[in-house]
Formats: sequence, structure tokens, C-alpha cells
Amino acid sequence: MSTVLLVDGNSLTYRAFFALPSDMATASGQITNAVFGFTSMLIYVLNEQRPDGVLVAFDRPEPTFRHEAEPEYKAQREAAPDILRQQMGLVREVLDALGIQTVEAAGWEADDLIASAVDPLVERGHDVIIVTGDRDSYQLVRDPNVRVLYNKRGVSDYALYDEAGIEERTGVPPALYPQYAALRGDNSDNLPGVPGVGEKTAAKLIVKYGGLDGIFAHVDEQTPKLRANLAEHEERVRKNHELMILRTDAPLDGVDLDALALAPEPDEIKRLFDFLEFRALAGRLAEVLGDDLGITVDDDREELVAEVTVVDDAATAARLVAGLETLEVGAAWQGEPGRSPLAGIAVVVDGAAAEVAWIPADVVADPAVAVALGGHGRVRGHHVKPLMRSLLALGVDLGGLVLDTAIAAYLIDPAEARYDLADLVDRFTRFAPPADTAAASGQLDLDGTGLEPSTLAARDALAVHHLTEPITASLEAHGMVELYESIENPLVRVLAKMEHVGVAVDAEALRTINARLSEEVQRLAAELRSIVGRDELNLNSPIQLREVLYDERGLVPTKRTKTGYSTDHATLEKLHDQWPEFIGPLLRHRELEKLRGTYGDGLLAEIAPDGRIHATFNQTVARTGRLSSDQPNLHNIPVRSDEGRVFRTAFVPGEGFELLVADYNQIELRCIAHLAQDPGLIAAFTSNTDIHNATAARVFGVEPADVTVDQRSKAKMVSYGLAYGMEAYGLGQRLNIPTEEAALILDAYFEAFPNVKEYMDRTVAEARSRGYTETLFGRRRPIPELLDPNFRIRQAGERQAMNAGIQGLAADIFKVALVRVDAALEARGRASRLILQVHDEVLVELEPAEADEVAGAVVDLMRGAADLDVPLEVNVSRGSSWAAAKG
DNA sequence: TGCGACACGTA
DNA sequence: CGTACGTGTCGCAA
Repeated sequence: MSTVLLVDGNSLTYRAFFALPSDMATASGQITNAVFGFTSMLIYVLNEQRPDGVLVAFDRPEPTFRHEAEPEYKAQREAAPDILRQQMGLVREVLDALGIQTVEAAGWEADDLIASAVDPLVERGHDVIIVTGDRDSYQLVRDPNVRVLYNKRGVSDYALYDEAGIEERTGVPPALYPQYAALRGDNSDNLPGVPGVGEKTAAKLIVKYGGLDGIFAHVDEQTPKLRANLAEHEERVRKNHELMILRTDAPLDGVDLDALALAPEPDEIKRLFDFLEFRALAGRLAEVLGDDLGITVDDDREELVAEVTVVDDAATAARLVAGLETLEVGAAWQGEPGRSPLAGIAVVVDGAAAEVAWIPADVVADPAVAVALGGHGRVRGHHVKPLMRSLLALGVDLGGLVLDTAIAAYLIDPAEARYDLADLVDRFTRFAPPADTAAASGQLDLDGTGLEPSTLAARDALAVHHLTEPITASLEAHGMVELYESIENPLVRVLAKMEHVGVAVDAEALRTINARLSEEVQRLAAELRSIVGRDELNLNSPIQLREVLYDERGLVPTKRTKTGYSTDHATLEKLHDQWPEFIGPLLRHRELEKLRGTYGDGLLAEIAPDGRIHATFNQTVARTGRLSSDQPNLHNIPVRSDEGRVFRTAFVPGEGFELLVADYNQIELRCIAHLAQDPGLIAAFTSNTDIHNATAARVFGVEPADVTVDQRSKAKMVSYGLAYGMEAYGLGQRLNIPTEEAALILDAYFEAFPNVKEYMDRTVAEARSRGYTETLFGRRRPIPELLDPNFRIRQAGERQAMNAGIQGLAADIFKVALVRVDAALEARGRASRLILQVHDEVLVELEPAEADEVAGAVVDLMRGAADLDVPLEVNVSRGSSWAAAKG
């Protein structure tokens, strides 16, 4: 028995396009994510299924009989973006090179062509496997010889369904699939089904009545609501059904079904894969096709190899460093970058000749070398902050940075999971990407490559040398030189200093808080266990809580998670009155256990020998341009609840200092006012009144003096929700009011502040056409989800687009402030220092003699960080702890 | 030991 | 069915 694959070329290419980053490109700039993903999927299935023949079908752009029958069919689909369309041609080229037949026909979809090929192939005695990401093909599995290999997500997540598999997956046999889908509707085809009928109900009805005819003959047996919906939408369902049936009479012109075996052309494969820079794929393909074809695509790019000279003499090292115009550096640690002891640094001596010097840590720390490094001022590297931090610990201030390639790559696309030096070498230089880098491992030969840390660090330094020009050019092409140079670049050193200095913590106070919490947590746990009569109930386990609350007690929550009923705070709150003696203590246990574990134990474990906490502030993580903090995360220290806020009393000024806390007042709302140029909102901020009160007055049409507490709170919720793209449903959930009422409030808001609505719409439209959002300062964020065929994903993209410009602008302003505050403190030679930042708030240790002057300067610099059409206001307070200062 | 799911802290 | 993060725990997989 032989197997033939029928592949839906459009469906898979589309899936590949959205599964892979759209900045995947060859050195010459050809974007390759879709063709790469398609080829990868194809090789994957060739390898898994080892078929004897393959046929790939494609859609044509012309309308089909479905469009003629139903104008709404796929009417919501955006035209394929250019960067996808141009790759369709490359997909064809790949297939041609492999000698795989393709078929297409004007007026027909790929699905119909596949359907039409199934029977002839089965008649010829083949097993047929349909490879697609489109569920419509399920209906073709009407024969034991036909199966569907369905692409669930990404490029390597597949499920192979036979007849029983389809039935298990959907609840109906393949033959009934079109009727089932007609009832349920199909969002991706813009074919609505029957309201109130989802997958479960549709399957149940189909199975019970054997199909649509049976269902509509027995509508009277349904509940009133369902009956009405079915009756009202019968015509629509019938129409859907008609459209969903795949035709088997499509013309397979030019296809020879008896010659579907692959006929690879090695020379053509080599040429094409070379051009596309598919080196790894070529290797996988060669394995699948067998080596006898002799397909080898050489990676003829040069290896990045440094000539390393060890410099262990301080005088020589100092002379060398001082003599270099720019310092292109790599570094290695005996453990974690920036935290463990530094092993040494690598410095490019002659880039063209690949000459790199390795300076061991003890030599780096020599005063002569330290002076040379410190006065240097022209450093380039990849993730330089950890190096700066380690050097500060050695008493060396690296001073001026001119290029951090990781941060540049982050600006170019802030959505990447990480910024590997090897990836950048691959994308931006003529060199082959190194298998390992010191920047990536940061460890002493952890992965057993056998390379010395000095070798790795030297290669990193050399990589930075070769990246300098192309990365700079890319920044220029993106219009981001100013953003990089004025904000991100100087910020690196500011953050390194903050990490190095850390924040002082009163460990004794923390322990006291923790002991009290532990005691109460114990007491509550015992109480809760005795109420339910279980000794081993784990209160941290949502699964076990579900058993207690929903199975045993029989409570019925309103919210579900994807695995079952939710036990989150909002849900429990609603159920509270039905079982107060259990849920009350449970909520309290949750709260205190969280505080004890995450903030009590967590913070205590992070206190360094110097009695301070040295978090890391990540500059290349948040997609909006914000910073993030880890080890520990100091951005989520409790403040809202009284119980939680006490942890802030343990954050104290260091010996001989006082604490200053300064935060922007309503910065995101002010950003909205400025960006939207909304006269009402601008006036509200300019008049210096309570913004939520003023908003409520406008929204609810009352005098400011007459605004109720409830109205103010609603207005506040709307204002904040707005920045996140919230809609009526979400607002209703949070205010605990019906969606309709929430919709009225939203409408009233947009009527009161019409430019805000207009700004949101414009932002989304712009992002959709350009593919990315851009802040006032030129920070970009690609949002490919805006073109996703899935409505929910597209909608999430719209919310991200609305939020990116707002959160991003606030982040940019704040970064400017940080840089300027630090610069001012240094310029005036002050001992006061920045120690912590939390998105719109800074903590400064004030040296008492300078305190008034510095506090004033911090406020002025923060207020002046940007010139918006609304004033920037800053709240400041001083005290002996974070909590006291905040008061 | 790693990972997804859940829950929850902040701006 | 509100954006952006990081961390803790559980429970299952390897």
C-alpha cells in the first residue's frame, strides 16, 4: 500500500507566516518566515509519513462559487500582506525544486481541488493523507484509506485523524461534519452559525437527529430560546451547509495522478536553499531524501575565530586599553553574568586581523587598568550592563557606552524572546553563527564545547566588532538613532549603577513581618482543614480547592479556566455569602500565604551580604519599552492592601541617607490626553482638579461638586481600562454591572472625550497598515496579530496597539527622567543616588546635606522630561522607609 | 528537572 | 472578553 499526501499549500503557508517572526530574512533582505515555515512543515511531514507521492493545491485570487453564492463569505479577510504574498512564489519554487506537482484553478479553492483528488487516488489503491490547517477537510475522511494530518499550531504540532479521530475530536462523524459546521458557524470564513449553538450543542443536535433535516423537523423539542434561534436561522444554516461541502468535480488540469512521486533536482535545491539561506533545512531535507541525491548546501560563510592573546600584565593591559580608540568587549563569568565573579574581559585589538586580547579579572581590577578602562568612554558590546555591574564591583567604572548590540536589536524588534549574539551574527554579518557564545552561556564550559571562556569572550568581542556597522545601519533605517543615543544607551549605565548600589533592606523587620504572617497562615490552614474535615488539603492547589468548593459543597461559580472552574479571588468573592465560614478564611489565607511566600521568604533570600537587595533591571524584555525587574522583581512590592504595604517598611535608606520617593501623577492618562489631543481631557488636566472627578462630571453630565463616590470610581475604571483597550464586557465584569450598562458608560465617555475615541481608532488603523505601532519617541512595536485570520487574536492585537503608544510613551518619558536625574547628580558631584525605579516612580537615597537641593532637582527633571500639551506632575515624599515616604 | 496552568503582586 | 511584567505553587511529564 502506498501513501499520497494532498497538501493545502495556502493553508500551511498562512499558518507558517503567523507562526514565525516576520523579521526572519536573508542577508539581502528577502523575508523568509512563511517559505521557511512551509518548507520546514513539508520536510517534517515527508519525514514522518514517508509518502510515495505528494500533490500540493493552491487557492487562486479569483472569486469562487462560494463568493458568488454568499457575498459575506470570507469578506472579513484582509488581503494577504505583501510580505506573505511575495513568499508564495518562493513556496512554488521550493516545490518545483523538489519535483512536487502543484495544482490550482480559477474559481476553485485548494480544498475543492484536494477533495477532487481524493477518490481517484483511493481508486488507484493509495492511502491518502490530507495535510492542512483547515478543518473543512475533515469531511473528506469518509473512507478508512483517507486521513487528515491537521496542523494544530506552529509548524510542528500536528494531529493525524482517521474517521474515529474526527468523531472524537468534533463529536460527529466526518460525513456529518459540514452539517455540524453549518450549525456552529465558521468565524474564519465569516459564516455565523446559530446564536447560542457552539461546538458542543451542534454536535449533540447532529448526533441526536442525524443531520440538519432531522433537527429542523424537531425544533419543537428544544428549549424555547434554542427553538427560536434555530427557526430564525434555518436559512442561514442551510446556506452555510451548501458552502461548506467540498466539491469533488474541480478540474485537476495538468496533474498526472500516476506520477506524484518526488523528482528532486539537486542543483536547483542547492541554488534555492543557498539563496534562502536554509542551511539547517537543507540538512534535514538531505536526510529525508537520502544522501544519494548528494544535496549539500554548504555554509560557506567564514567562521568567526579570534586570535587570542592573554594579557596578564597590568601595565601592558593598561597601555593596550588606553591606546584603543574604541573598546569592543566581550566578557565571561564564573557563573551568572553580572552577579558571579568576573572571569575576565576580551577586547578587540585589531578587528580586521581578528586580534583580541584577553584580560583576566585580577588584571582588570588592577588600579592602572581600572583607570584606563574608566576613562575610556567608547565601549561597544552585547548586553554590556552585567559587565558594567561586575566592573563597578571591582571599583572600575566603564564609563561611556556607544553601542550595545543587544539593545539595538531590541529596539529594532522588541518582540523577540531573547537577543542572542549568535542570532545577530547570523542575521547581520557574513559570518557563520557561532554555536556558543560567552554571552549566551555565561558559564565555564557548561555545555561542553570545550572552549575556554577567554575564547568565547574573545569571539563575542569580535562579533560585536562585525555587528557594529550593520546594526547601526539598521537603527538608522528604522529612524531610531536618536531614541538609541539619547535614551537607551545612556540608560544602560544608570541601571548598572542602580543594580550595583541596590536598595537597603531591614532584614530584622522582614523576619518579624514574616513570623506574624506564618503564624496566622498556620492558624487559618488548620481552621480551613477542620471545616472540611480533611487533614491533607493543600490550600495552594486550585485542583483540590475545586473538589472542596464545587464537587463536595456544590457551589456553582460563574467563571471557568480552560481546565475547569476557576477559584480566583473574584470568583470566590462572588461565592462568599454562600459559604462565608470557609471562603472568608480561605481568601485571607490566600492573601497572607502569597505575602509570606513571595515577599517574605522571597525577599529575605535575595538580601546580599551587604544587607541590600540588588535586583536586575532588564532593558530588553518588555515589548512596550518599559523596564522589567527580576531577582527579585521589585516592581510588584505590595502597596494596595494594608497587610501587604508593611513590606515597604522594610525598604529603608542606607546608613547616612534619607529616602526620597518621587512618582508621576497619572502619567498614562496624561499621555492619552496629549496623544489624542482631546480638549476636554487636556482641560481637565490643566485645571489641576481631581481628574477622575472631572471625568465623572463630564461622563455623567453632573456638576463636579455633585459627583458621587460611585460615579468617580466608575469614571476611574473607564479611564484606566481605556489605556488597555477595554470593552463593555470587561468593564461590566470589573464594575459588576451588566454589559449593556457598561456600554452606556463607555458611550458617554467617548461622547465627552471624542478625540480619545478617534485616537484609538486611528492608532489601530495605522498599526494595521504599517504592521507596527510607534511612540512619539520613535519606539516601534510590530503587531502581526492585527492581520491574523482569527478574530480573537486580531482583537487582542488591537488592544495591544492601543496600549503600546500610551504605555510606551510613559516609559520613554520615564527613561528620559532617569537618565537626566542621574546625569545631574553626577554633574553636581552629589552623593545622593538613584536606587530603584518602578515604572513611574523613583527611589533616591538622599545625602542629608544635599537633600533639599536634590529633591528639588529630581522633581524639576521629572517634570521637564517631556513637553506635552498637559503638564507632568510629580508627587514627592521623604521618609525613613519606602512606606513612610509614600505616606 | 522542566513545563504548563493557575493565581496574584505591581504600574 | 483590559495592557505590561515576574514569581510562587501544583501536578504532570520526561
